[in-house]
Amino acid sequence: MEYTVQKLAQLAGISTRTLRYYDEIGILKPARINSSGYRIYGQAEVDRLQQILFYRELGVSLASIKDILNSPSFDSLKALKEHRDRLLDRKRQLDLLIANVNKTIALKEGRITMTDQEKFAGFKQKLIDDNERKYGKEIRAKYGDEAVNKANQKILNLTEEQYQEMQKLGASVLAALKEAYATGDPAGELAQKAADLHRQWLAYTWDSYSKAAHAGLAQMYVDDARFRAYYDQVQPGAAEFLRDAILIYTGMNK
Amino acid sequence: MEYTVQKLAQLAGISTRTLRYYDEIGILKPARINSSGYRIYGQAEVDRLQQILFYRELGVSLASIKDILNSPSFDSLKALKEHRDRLLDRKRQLDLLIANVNKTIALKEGRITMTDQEKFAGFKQKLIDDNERKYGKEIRAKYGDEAVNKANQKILNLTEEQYQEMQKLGASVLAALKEAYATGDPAGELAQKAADLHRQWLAYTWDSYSKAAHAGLAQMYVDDARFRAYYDQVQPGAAEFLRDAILIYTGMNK
DNA sequence: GTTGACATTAACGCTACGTAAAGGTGTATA
DNA sequence: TATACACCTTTACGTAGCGTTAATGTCAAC
Repeated sequence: MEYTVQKLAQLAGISTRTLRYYDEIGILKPARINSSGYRIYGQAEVDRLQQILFYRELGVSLASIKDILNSPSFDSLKALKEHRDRLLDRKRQLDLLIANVNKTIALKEGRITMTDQEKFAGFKQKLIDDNERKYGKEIRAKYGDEAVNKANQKILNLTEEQYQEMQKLGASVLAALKEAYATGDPAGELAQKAADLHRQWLAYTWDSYSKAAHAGLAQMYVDDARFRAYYDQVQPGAAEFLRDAILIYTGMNK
Repeated sequence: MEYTVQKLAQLAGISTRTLRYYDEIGILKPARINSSGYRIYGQAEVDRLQQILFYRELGVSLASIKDILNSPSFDSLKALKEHRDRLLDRKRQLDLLIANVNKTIALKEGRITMTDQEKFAGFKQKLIDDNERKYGKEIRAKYGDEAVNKANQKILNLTEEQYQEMQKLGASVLAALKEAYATGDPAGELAQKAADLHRQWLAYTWDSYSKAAHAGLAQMYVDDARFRAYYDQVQPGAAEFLRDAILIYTGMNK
């Protein structure tokens, strides 16, 4: 049995464009080209197409399918397992996404019915969301999920007063850092005051304080561009200055 | 506080290219352009970018984000819910995919360890997989999941002999159809024999036979391009001929 | 000979940017 | 003041897997 593009396309339930594209990228070439330039496919091509579509349904890329089909020695089992891992990653991502969308919907629905009442809860949630969005991966990698979840929970438990104190303290850290930076001395009184304010600020989110963790965080402020940007808005180099001050403050500067 | 592209990009943890792209598609325009043509962003733009990135993390397309942010009257809640539905669809798809990949891996692993023993099981599985891939949606829509699962199970329960009989019978249907088609008479003896063979062939997968279901299947052979292609490989128009023969055979031709 | 259903190649379009290339701007330093 | 260097600009191609015209050729039937 021989097939033209359209016949084969109908048989397989795909478009003729797809067949031409598969020819173009060399994943499925017709058995022959007739005198008019038409593509003619035979049984072997039908079988190969079946296989292509089978892997395609599994979400394997055409490039990978080409590898799998072209070399019989190719370890298709390994390829499939790697593919499964990627799919599982995507599933985890997707589940997270859905959870977030649900959270957002719930939040919005709440906001709509009580738009004038408890906006504050939204602010705290937003703070957490923003943090997660910007720093989530690094922080969770560094401190583990449990610590981060605890910190987020701690924020949600803050009263409005406490929350505003925390915000003020955050601003104080920046102000103190600016003053201290002008002195140029991370061991000086002003810089040590900034480091102390920073420790106090941490208390709002950290479950327990340790000098090592404090110093580690300071180092991260320097290593990660986005953290650095936050403190460098004071002055370029301020993040590094703060780190030095905290290293001295915590006695970790050896 | 004012930001150039790079400053804002660092703050937000994105690339400068992304900011220029957002400017280009009009989703985030800078507050102003300075005398040198530099983009300058202000606080309002930072806030807007936060929102953009928030929705982006939820997997919302930039076009939709634009709609959401540009018109405050836009029903963002509804948009989010629709978005969630799409995500849930993707999740179902993905779960199916993963299940299939797992099945394939298990099958391949089985094949590898007993490559010379029970290849036959693989053939039956392949038959089912191919059917599912090609006709699954239509058949399940028409007959329901339960009937299809039962049919698949029935195939898996076939002995090798039975399976080969079924294959032979399938070929007989095609051969009989070809002969009958030449007569041009769907009520003729040959055509009725083809219809009868077709009924016998169905017995291998159908749990119970009914004339109405048989006739309905025949109609689907005509209505769906891919089914039609299967029988039209005998002769163009063969699917329609078979349908007519079956309608007469089942007495549903009123 | 004309219609209509097929076939062909070439080319742009879609998403959300990454990645040069070619050139202007701003500032610190030799 | 010349230069180095980090920053900025626009333009434009590349990505995956096709969908979608557009312009044109082929084949069978009426």
